Amino acid sequence: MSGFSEDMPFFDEPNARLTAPSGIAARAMAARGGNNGAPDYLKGLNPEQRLAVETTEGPVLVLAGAGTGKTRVLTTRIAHILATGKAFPSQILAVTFTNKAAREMKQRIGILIGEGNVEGMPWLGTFHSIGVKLLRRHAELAGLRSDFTILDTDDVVRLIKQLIQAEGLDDKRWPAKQFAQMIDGWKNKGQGPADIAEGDARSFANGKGRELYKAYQERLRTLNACDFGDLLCHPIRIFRANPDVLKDYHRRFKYILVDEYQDTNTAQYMWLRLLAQRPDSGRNNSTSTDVRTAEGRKPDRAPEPLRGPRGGPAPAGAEQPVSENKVNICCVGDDDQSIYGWRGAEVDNILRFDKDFPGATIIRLERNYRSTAHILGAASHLIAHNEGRFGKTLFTDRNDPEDGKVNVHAAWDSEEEARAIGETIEAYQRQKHNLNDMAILVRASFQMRAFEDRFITLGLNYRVIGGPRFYERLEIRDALAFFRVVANGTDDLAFERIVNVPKRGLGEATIRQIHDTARALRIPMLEAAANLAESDELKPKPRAALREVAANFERWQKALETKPHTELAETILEESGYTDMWKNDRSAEAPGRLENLKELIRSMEEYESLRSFLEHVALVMDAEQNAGQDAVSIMTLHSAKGLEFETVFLPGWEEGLFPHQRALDEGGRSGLEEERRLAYVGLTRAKKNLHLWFVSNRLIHGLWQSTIPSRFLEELPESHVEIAESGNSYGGYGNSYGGGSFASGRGGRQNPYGASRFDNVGAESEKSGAFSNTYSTPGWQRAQANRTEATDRNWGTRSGHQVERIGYGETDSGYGAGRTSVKGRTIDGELVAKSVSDTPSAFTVGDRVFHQKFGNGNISAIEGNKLTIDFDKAGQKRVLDGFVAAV
DNA sequence: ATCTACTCTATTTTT
DNA sequence: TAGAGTAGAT
Repeated sequence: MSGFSEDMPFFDEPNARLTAPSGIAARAMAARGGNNGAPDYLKGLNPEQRLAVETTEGPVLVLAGAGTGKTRVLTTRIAHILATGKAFPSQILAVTFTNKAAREMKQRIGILIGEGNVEGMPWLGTFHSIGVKLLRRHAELAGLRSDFTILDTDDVVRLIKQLIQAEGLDDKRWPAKQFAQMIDGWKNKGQGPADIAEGDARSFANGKGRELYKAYQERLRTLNACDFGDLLCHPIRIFRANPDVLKDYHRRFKYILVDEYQDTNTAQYMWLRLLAQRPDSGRNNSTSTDVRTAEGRKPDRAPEPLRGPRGGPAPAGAEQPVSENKVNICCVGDDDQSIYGWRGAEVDNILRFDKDFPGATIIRLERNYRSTAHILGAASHLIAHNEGRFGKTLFTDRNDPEDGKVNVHAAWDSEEEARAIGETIEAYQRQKHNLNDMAILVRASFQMRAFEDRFITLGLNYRVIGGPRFYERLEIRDALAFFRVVANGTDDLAFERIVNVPKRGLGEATIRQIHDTARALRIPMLEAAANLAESDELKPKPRAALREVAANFERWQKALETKPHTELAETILEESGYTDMWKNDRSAEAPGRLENLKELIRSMEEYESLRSFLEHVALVMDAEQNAGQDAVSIMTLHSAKGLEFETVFLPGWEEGLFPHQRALDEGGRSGLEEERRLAYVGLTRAKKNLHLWFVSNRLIHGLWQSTIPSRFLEELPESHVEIAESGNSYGGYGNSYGGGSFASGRGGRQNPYGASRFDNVGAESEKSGAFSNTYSTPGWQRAQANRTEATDRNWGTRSGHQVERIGYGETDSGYGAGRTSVKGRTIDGELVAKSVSDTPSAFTVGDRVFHQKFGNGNISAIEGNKLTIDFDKAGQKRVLDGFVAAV
């Protein structure tokens, strides 16, 4: 958590610190066991890990599969570099993506080399925190002062909104949020206003995209502020424009380490390339070595490291391979776990590594210490369906006949899914498993709700990980805005946020006036407000209010030097009336907000001053809650990356949800591959028990949709998977609707169309053979029997499978199928289907209909293809007409 | 300034 | 369906 001390002189070392490394070296010497001189910290590493640790010179790519000891390698490598005296702590640049990862790394290095020495590693941190550090040192080269403020997404959107309005554009038609995302995208690619593609520039605000971007950057400069993207982009620009500055860093950083390299975006890549470059001379051999120790070699793997369509050209600005004799850069990552393409991560960066860094050593870590052979077998088989990857196959020595296979379960709907998982969890609990060792990993956060509802009724402890962050909450952001203005009177955005909080009768007009005055006189808004309060340009009411605001801030700013910062913070919230505002608020969330404010003050205690607190808040946005109790974790697959659990539940493996329809529509084949990697991440989180679920009916956007099992289920190898006999093991499978006919019918009858197989499901099956795998157990067939037609255009239709499913649906005792007229066509191998919604419903109000989930009912209203039906047993529901049949 | 009624939209999320 | 966000009335 503790960040970098800004006050440390820049080029203090190495001379000033001669004692430090020798101290570590001495420690290392002492730590050397008698065992052929290998130091203790190397013991217990497997041959591949050890190779990754000891290959300190030259470019190294460590392909670290899930659960293969990646962090251990990274931290031991640093310890090794230090212990052998190859570099001072301050000469190692080690970057991670998240604060959590950085913290963990610091901690683990601390254990290896002794706490005190980690403090000497000022360049271990996230891309962004290191970016801040660089930028504070060279702010003037980017047209900023070194006390610039870092804006978060919220500030950015407000600022952009102002700019859009200032341009005289309609801010409804051109949403600020959208433009903020575009800017973020550009900055992820390291593009300034001049660099963006013409098409991109034109696509926003009638072709004003580029000007707006430019205006935004200028506004940031006048505000002495930057956004998250700038923390990377400014240093890149500084390095490019000032070779002497870059050279200093070249001299400084003897070793560069990068964690999660598969997640780097283009800007991060450029940043690394600049730092890794050595001005120097000759190229050496450009053949990369793909190193495998004898033990680590899997006989059946293809020899060439790269296959498939990837490994394309490097992005502009980094075309040349690094020509250099000694780039000691070590990137650690796993191409199979790249799941952030949608926010700019480039898997290609890792796939291209050996081209970027000729002579690179590629080391694979494939020995898995986490999961059972069944889990690994399932995961490996699944991920093998991807093409753009280095080949890697996880293996384990573990061979416990007690280990169960991966379980696949079917449920009727999401409610039943939640109920059954809840019961399974309770069953595990009875067998003395801790709730802390269990997790439910979902594709999309709306899935969480069913589990929360269920667990609340069960009284089962759970914790939701992710979701809105502490520092993003309204009251926290308000409070921080007060603090920001006190700490830095020039922070206009913060000032604007809270001038009228709590309500002081300062409306739009007054604020505009402050704004204009500030602009005209080129002074901060706070100062402008103080001036206006003393002038007679305002009506008495706002004038008095402004005077009070100005006086408050003046007083608080004075107190900044004298009062302890936590006390001052409390004073500010009291005197501003902010806490009172919430105390008087009768809404349900008000008490929680007050609690959060207290928590905020409490968390400030860890920092030395208000300023240092604010510095950290901008970048360190996490707060662990509920960590102490025994509770099941519920989170998205994305936030589960890097974690592991004894028992993992993966609900919602249905086409359209997982893989997500939108990933398919927008990402095509690479979108599908990213979804598959996400599935792989999910599977590999489990140590021992793994339960996959799919349902036949899911409530999406308030409408019931029939769903079909995910194609990923079929990509699992039969030998490692068991189709669970739904209902038998946990009981309680009763369906609350529709009488017993469905629940018991489904559980008991034989599949009426025994020949039905997944082969028939997908249009792509014939082409790709991806669906050649069939299951024949009764349970699986029963699951099949639950499938029906999906007709909503928002759900499944566009995948193209629709085309085939119509035919399938007809066999399916008639409901839903055949009525829809979906036209499918193929573009570049992707099937696209036309929407069905414009076809008016074939039903009329009053019709008696039958629905698979709810049974019989009468239509009470019709809107397009959406029907409102009063069901005899289930009450009133809205469903798509495709799901009901006339009776 | 604040409340209400309507429209729109609906993965994944860090810094 | 539900939640957010906005326009418009009071």
